[in-house]
Amino acid sequence: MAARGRPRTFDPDTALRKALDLFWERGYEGTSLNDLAQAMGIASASIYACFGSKEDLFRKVMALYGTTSGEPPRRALREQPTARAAIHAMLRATADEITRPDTPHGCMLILAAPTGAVENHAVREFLADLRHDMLSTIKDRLARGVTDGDLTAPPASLDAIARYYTTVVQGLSVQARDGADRAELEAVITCAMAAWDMLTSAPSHPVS
Amino acid sequence: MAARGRPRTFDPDTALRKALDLFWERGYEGTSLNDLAQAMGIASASIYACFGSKEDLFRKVMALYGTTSGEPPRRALREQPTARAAIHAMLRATADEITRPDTPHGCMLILAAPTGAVENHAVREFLADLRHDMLSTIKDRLARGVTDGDLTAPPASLDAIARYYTTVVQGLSVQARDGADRAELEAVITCAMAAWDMLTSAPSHPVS
DNA sequence: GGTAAAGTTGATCGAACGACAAAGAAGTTC
DNA sequence: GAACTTCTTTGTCGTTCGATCAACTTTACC
Repeated sequence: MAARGRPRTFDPDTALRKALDLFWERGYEGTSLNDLAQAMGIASASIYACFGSKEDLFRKVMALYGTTSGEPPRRALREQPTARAAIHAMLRATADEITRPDTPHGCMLILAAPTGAVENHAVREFLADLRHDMLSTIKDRLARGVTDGDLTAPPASLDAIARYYTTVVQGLSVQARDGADRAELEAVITCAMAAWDMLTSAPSHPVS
Repeated sequence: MAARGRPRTFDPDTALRKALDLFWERGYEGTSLNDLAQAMGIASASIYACFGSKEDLFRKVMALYGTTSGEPPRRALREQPTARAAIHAMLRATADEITRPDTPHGCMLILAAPTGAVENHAVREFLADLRHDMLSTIKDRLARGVTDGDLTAPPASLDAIARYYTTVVQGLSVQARDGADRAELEAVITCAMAAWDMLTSAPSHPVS
């Protein structure tokens, strides 16, 4: 780490956090470099020098997002003892994160760029891949439940259940962005969990 | 309808349909007037003369969307004999519409502008209002089920159930945009409907 | 202190944005 | 066919987009 030359006067992590809040609120295309430069307190040229292009900056922002807002739901999946508790805790942790008073509502992964101009196709695909990872993570957790013995669903339906709870998470984000509060999301989660026993203990109701 | 003057050489309905497909695919901000003019086969000045501003055009497009793609799910809610059948048919009609091979995947109402630049706030609020109408329509259908006698849920939980199925619809749109096919959405719908009996016939499981 | 390295500033690039004005073209009514 | 109305084309308005360059400043190393 050669410390030659003039050190930068701003803290990259702090600036990245400011960029995160802006991208979260307005989405990828809705946030201009002028907006970013103003919020980060530096000139656009400094953004390019430190972070690369707008797309590079966005990818770094998403990495920060994953290690901050994305961590509680992932930890819930990881640490809860049973698959059912893991899914339930993951949904509640998600609801917590997407209705915090100090950040924009809704999940950035879902809201930042579901559609957009053709020239930003790479960004959309990047986010779509991350969403697919979410599905895989949930699926893996269900499979672990089968291994651990706390879940006895037929393997064929694990895909369906995983996709179902992924769908709920994604729907919750739209709800949060539209103004639903934490209690309303909790009620939705209760409904979503009501399906669990039906899906995992009633062989007379095949799901796929 | 005075037919004075030169009649226009393009069909507004056909042009509106072209605009719909483009807005659907790329979202509001992701679609430029150049894109629209090219797809509609007319100059941008003709767009302004016939439809007003870009925002006016988008609102007209959304009206067309509501009477075309939005109609099957609404009709399902209206015409099915019981609340349960209505919700189930609505979900399936939605899945049909958002995975059609001849249109973009996912619901335009949800994907076109969940986030965006501050200057397009009015458009986002316009769409948010339409999404709220979706919730209200579902809630009304559940209330009708209570009136008709085919649904015995306590009134307090009707809000939660309506919001739950609204959440599922919105999640399905993200799934469809991410490439999930009709069969995968059907599996999700089966999971979502598995919660129904739990929510409407088990007073030991309050949902709100 | 001299010099090299890195950061910041301010100006500016070409392109695209939404929007509109003017003028010509094409039709209808009298 | 004359007068009038409306549409379409062409061009361009001012702005903003993402991105970059040259000049200046500030620091570290020798």
